[in-house]
Amino acid sequence: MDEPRWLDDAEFRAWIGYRRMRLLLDAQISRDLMRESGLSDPDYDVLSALTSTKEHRWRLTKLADRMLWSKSRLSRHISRMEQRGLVTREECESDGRGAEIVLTEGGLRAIEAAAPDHVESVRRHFIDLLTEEQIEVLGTVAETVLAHLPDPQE
Amino acid sequence: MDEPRWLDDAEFRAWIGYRRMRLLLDAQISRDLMRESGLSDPDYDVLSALTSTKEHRWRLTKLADRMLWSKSRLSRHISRMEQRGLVTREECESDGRGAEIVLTEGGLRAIEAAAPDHVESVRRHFIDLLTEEQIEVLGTVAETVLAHLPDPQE
DNA sequence: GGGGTATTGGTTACATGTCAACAAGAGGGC
DNA sequence: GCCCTCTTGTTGACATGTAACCAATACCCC
Repeated sequence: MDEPRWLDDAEFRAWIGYRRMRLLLDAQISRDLMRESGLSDPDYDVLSALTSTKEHRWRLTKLADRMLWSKSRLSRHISRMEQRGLVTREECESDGRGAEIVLTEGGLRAIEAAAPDHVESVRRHFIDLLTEEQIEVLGTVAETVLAHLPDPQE
Repeated sequence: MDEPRWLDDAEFRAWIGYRRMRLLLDAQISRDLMRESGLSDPDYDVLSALTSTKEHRWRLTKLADRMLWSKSRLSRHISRMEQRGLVTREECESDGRGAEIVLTEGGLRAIEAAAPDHVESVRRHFIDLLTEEQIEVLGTVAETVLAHLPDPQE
């Protein structure tokens, strides 16, 4: 059996740094979002995806695919958000089985109120700390890594 | 109220790329680890932390602090790993309340068997896709971001 | 030593995710 | 139209995380 190719110092620093950043940065930004807007990270993601269509509505499965969530996860989360008045379910005209998830007035107000603070939080803890060049490299790194992974849509 | 400073294209690309990479890369590496070694990501982290001491043992609270886990999370996870023979609890000599988490023979064998495949997986999906310069930048970015966040140990 | 306080590990109630099974409906071949 | 199969969304059983609380014990000041 070949000796494993262990990580060298620079590689280890990048990998462990990424893991720790992932843990702490996301926790911080989630905390900010919850404190300032009363929305969880998943709440924000759902609202954000819904506002990205003109109709502010989306079939459950399509939305789950786009968000890379399981259908059951989304279904359960939508139920919770429905109780809080952020979204509603409507019967789908063209498919009797289907539900369409629709953004409510309250949901729209919620994300419009949350967005500025959220961007500010992302800037404060992440973007504004980096140089243009670092941001450029980061974007490229993410694209490279994602291009290499199997496409989860398929 | 000031207009929020929305993200420009490069910034948006970096932020969304990071978020999506976080989602997919970690899922892929976790899947590899589980398939090849039967260990979950948290399992590996716990075993990894335990092997990093000469005695292969650690007080529960110290370990939780180091891993940035809550005590209850670690306590519950240790219980599950104990049932599988990977670790044991021993009474602490110097503190009657305390439990020490100790790596077992089986736990040591498990992580020694898992490590080579895990490194290979990290290389395949991440490190080996990047240039030396990108790895350098990534390490620096992580350090910068982490240095700016409040230290969770305190 | 004795008593108040802080620390420690664990437990209970609850939130939220997964997986598997399911009912209802869509859709194709005949 | 009728069967067979696939898709869609929901749900129950379960896994695993968090938060609040508790009992036991260590620690400190006197």
